[in-house]
Amino acid sequence: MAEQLTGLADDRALLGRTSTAERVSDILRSRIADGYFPPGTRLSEDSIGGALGVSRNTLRESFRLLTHERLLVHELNRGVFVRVLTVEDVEDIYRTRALVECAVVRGLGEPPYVLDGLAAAVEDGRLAAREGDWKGVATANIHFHRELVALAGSERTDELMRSVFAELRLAFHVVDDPRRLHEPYIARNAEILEVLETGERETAERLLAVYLEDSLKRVVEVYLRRIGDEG
Amino acid sequence: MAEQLTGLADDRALLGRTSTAERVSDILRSRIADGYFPPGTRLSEDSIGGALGVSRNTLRESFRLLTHERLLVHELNRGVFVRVLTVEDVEDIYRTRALVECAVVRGLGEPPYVLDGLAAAVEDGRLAAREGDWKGVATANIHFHRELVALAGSERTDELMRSVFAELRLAFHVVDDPRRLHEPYIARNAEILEVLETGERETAERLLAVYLEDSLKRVVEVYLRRIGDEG
DNA sequence: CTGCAGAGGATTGTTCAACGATTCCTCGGT
DNA sequence: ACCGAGGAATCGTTGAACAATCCTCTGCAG
Repeated sequence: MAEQLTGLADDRALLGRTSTAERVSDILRSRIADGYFPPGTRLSEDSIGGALGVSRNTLRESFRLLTHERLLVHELNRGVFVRVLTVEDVEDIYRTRALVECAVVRGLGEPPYVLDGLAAAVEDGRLAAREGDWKGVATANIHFHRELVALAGSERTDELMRSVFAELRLAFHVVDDPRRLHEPYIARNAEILEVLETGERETAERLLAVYLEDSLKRVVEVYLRRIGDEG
Repeated sequence: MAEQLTGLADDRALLGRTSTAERVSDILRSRIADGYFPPGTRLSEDSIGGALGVSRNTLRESFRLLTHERLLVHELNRGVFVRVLTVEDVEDIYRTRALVECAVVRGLGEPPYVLDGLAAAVEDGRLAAREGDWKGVATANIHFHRELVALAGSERTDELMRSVFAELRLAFHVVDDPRRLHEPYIARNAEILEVLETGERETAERLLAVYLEDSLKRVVEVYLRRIGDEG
């Protein structure tokens, strides 16, 4: 925990504008997304508040924000911890993804569609893969699916799914072979993009559904193995 | 012993609810739902905290909760206000509803389905209508659609939609003829229930889509007229 | 050596008071 | 009627205090 705190102190410079609690949330959120605070880590009010130079009240407000986002869990009188997803959580995340993402594709109007965001995400994934940056590939994959949801043009749906994807990241952090988990989907994302460019919604929806089933299966498999190791 | 423990574990959710902030949230939420605090009302930390006898910190936590539910909006250094929905908000709510609710119906497995919750909601609506309790009818209608979403069996989807339905209630508060707005849908809910009982998913999905279109049209119409009156 | 009870320290839960910062509102001047 | 200055009101943040709870370590008995 010691080197994590010294690292955190570097972020102190970022505390400049807007609400302090929100800025602290932003910092912690990205630290969690990066895996800097792995799932299960306990976030002590004292040490983090000290490292960031904010009061306990402000820090607790940040914790509440992130707890609402499901990134932290709060245990009474024990503090907050980076969420550890259960297999059931992962399954529910994919259930929600399948429901919403497939519905988005299904609900697309007549082609052509504005697919720039999707194309950019695919390209990002390829670049990251070329450099062996598997965490970057994971980010690009998530980006792809966020862009996909964005095609629905619904602010609320976007936000709903944003938090679901943030949760999904938590699951990715417990795997030790990110390449095997993320690489295969670069090509499948590209395939979905191609099909959408031709305007074949139904094919895209079917591809997406199978994609999500496969991905869930893979993640759960790795997840169970990983949990088994620790037990 | 094992089943006793799992039974106990279910009650843990209730134990965590003893927080003062949550109770305050419950009070404020129902006040807002009742229209006691109409949209646009500013909730002062001082006066509400004083009236309820809780500290500012606790109250701010409650505000945070309700802000996350989109019932309140927070403006830096200005305080929190009961949300005022724009027509765009209403349209986006219905867009999300159509996306998710239709996807839920579409994604149902093979019949028969467990439709007790839906049937109860329909019955509640009829009872309320018989007594001329149009606010009760609105509540029953919302209840019907929450039960519909629950058929997907996804905790996350349920929660996502719960906040969308809470927002929808805000829209209902600006209308002055609740009967005209809510009564027609009792029969249509019953119709959807009937079709689901026969297992015809596709018919139900189509009915639901048209239902939502009609409902949106009606709400927007009333909404625009209402806003026009005030301008 | 193991198991258990209890003391003590550490951490969180909650409230309060204070001060700076920002916004709102009023008042006076042009 | 317009506009800026300044005071009032409110929010944002901090620090402190005290209670409640949890964790750890010690000492004792078996």
